[in-house]
Formats: sequence, C-alpha cells, structure tokens
Amino acid sequence: MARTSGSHSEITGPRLRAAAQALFARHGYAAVSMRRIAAEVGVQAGALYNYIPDKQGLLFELMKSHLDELLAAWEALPKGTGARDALEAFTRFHVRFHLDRPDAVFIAYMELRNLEPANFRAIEALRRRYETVLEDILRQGAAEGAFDVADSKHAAFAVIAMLTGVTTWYRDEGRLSRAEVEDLYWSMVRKAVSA
Amino acid sequence: MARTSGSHSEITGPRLRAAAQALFARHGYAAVSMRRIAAEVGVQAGALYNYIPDKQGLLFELMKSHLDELLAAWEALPKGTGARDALEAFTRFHVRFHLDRPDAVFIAYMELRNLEPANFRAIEALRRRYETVLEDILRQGAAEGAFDVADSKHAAFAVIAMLTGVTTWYRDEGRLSRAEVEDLYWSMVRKAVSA
DNA sequence: GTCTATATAACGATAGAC
DNA sequence: GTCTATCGTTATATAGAC
Repeated sequence: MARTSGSHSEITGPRLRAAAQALFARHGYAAVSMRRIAAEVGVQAGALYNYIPDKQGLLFELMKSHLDELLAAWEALPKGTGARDALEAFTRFHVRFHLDRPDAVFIAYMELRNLEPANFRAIEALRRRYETVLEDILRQGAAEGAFDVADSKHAAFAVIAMLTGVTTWYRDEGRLSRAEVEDLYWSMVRKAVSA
Repeated sequence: MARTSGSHSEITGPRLRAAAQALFARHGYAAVSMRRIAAEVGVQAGALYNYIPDKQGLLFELMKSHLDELLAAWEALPKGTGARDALEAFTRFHVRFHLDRPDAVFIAYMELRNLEPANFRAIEALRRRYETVLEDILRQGAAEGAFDVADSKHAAFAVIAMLTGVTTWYRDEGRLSRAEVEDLYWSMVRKAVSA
C-alpha cells in the first residue's frame, strides 16, 4: 500500500527488513531491485538508504540476525545431560526453528554466494558454530557408546542437511502436523546414528 | 581466451553451455550477465543468440538436460530385485552422480525460482519422477518388512536431502575418498530406514 | 524522513555489415 | 557465425528541496 510522505523511522526499518526478506526468499537477492522493495514498503527507493548502507549491507544484516537468533535460541534451550537426549532436543529444535522461519532459512542457505568476501567469512563462522553443536553431541554419544558414528563432522553435515530439507516440502495446510514432522525426523535421525 | 572472428558453430554451443553452467553455479543466474558469459566463451554477447532463444531458455536447457541425464543414468543402471539392494544402489548412485556434477546439481536446486512458470512445471515434473524412484523403493521395502518407514514419500525427501548435501562439503583434495563417502552415507541411510 | 530528480553504469536483446 | 553498434530499459546510489 502506498503511503503519504512524512516521518516514520520507527516502522519503516522493520518493514524494510520484512519486505526484503520475503522478496529475497521468493525471487533471490540478485533478482530483486531496491525499487521493488521500496514499493512493497510504501516509500521511494532513496528513502531506504536512511536505514541501510547499501543493498549488500541489507542482505548481510538479514543473514547475520537469523544466525544470531538461531544460536541464541539453542543456547537458551533447557537441556539434559545425555547425548541421546541432546540429539533429540537438537533434532526437534532444528525442525521447529526452521519451519517457523522458512524465508530466513532459504536466504541463509541460498544467498551465501552473493555475500562479499568479508561478509561471507562472518556468516560462515556463525554457521560453523552451529554445525559444531551437533558435531559435539555426536562425538560425545559415540564416546559413550550410545551412537555408532565413525565421522562426527560429516555425520553432522548429513543430519543437518536432512533436517533442513523439511522446509522444501512442509506446508501448514498439509497432511502432517508439526509434531508429526518432528517425530518423523527424530525417528530417522535416531536410527541413522544408532549403534 | 579471446578468439578471432569466424564460424565456430560446432564448438561455441558446447562452450556456451559449459561457461553458463560454471558461472550460474558460482554467482547465480540473476547475477550473471550475457556479456560475462560471452567473455568467458570468447565471443561478443550478440553471437550467443545464435545458440539460445534467450537467457531463460539457456537456464531451462541446462536444468532439463541435467535431470534428463540423471533419470537416464538411473534407468541404465543394472539392478537386483530386493528393496535393500535397490536402496544401496540408489544411495551410491545418487552420491556418485552428484559428486561428478556439482555445478549442475547446484543450479538444479538453487535456480528453480528463476524459472518462468511453464519451465518450472516441466523441471518439477522431472524432479518428482526421480523422487518417486526412491519413494517406490522405500514403499516396497516397508511392505516386505525390510524397512521401518511409516511415510515413504517424506522419508524419500529426507534421504534425498541428506544425500544431496554431500555436494556442499566434499572436495576431491579432502580427507575422504569417494568410496568412503559412499560408505558413510550408505551406513546412515541403511540404519535410518531399518526395521 | 521522504520526496523528486538524476548521475552513472549495466542489462537483455536486436539489426545489419561482413 | 560473429562482429559492431545501438535501442530501450533498468539498476544502485546520491543530491538537494521540503
């Protein structure tokens, strides 16, 4: 909806990020113009530069805030001590978190190649921290004899790829509830790493 | 390398597809210009239109030929009869095929949103045919009691996502051989669907 | 803070010469 | 089949008025 001119600093910023996230997820960063984002927000393109340094900075901020939120949400989760419980917690957390943010997830996985080198390194470091969470769980479980995982690092990659794939097919209107989807993935993950 | 002018119909076409595939995989379809592709091929941009109808047609042809080749390669594979053997054959085939074509795989998964509607439907149909191959194997194995898979369709999605993820980390110079990678994924897939 | 207007560059695609 | 030249459009980003 077009808006008349005036001061709207408190709402234009969030609206800009929301519009950019939705459009980047649907059409891709390179295919979306600043004019298109501005039209969605309801301002002219020039006004967006009161909130972002440039288009690249906008992409970086979206990806960084998503990964910061992902890591913070995991840290905040109450956890037990055993590796098996930790793996179940991680699996259900990952599925739930990603189903709640399909657009942010899509961008974080698809737009890495559109990041400038310094930004790419920063995002990759955050992603690596998250992968290490699962890697450590698998390594601990293998040491305890609860899991049969020869290569914790690559097993973690495989599990995360499997879990993240849920965003490509899950729809709220679909046949399965979120709880059923969690159960489905937990069943497969549990068995895949079992002794 | 720049080339002098003249007739080169027999080599420019393949070079165009090879250059476009490499550039689309690295930077994304929307971020790569026809001028950039032409420079890689060693001709001027206008000359490319002797081989393709437009940029969209180029993307579609790359994706379609990749998926056609994928399905044909699977069909040509000698197969046993049991579900367990079929699953192992599928797993090893998928890993091997995808590791051999990282650029084509990347494009086929990342550029779906840049396809025009009619092209999107055609590509989706081919992808669906491939998913159904695994889905049928899982369903047969579940019916025989060899597998414990409650939902063949979504289990197939999960397994394919896990397997395709190999392209995000595997490097020929890395620690693991292709055979070891195949074994690693087969071990996880086998257990994930086991009874 | 947003507007209009614009600087500067690149885009996809085509026409006509050779 | 490829070239040069160009049409018409669009892009990111900025300047100055309000």
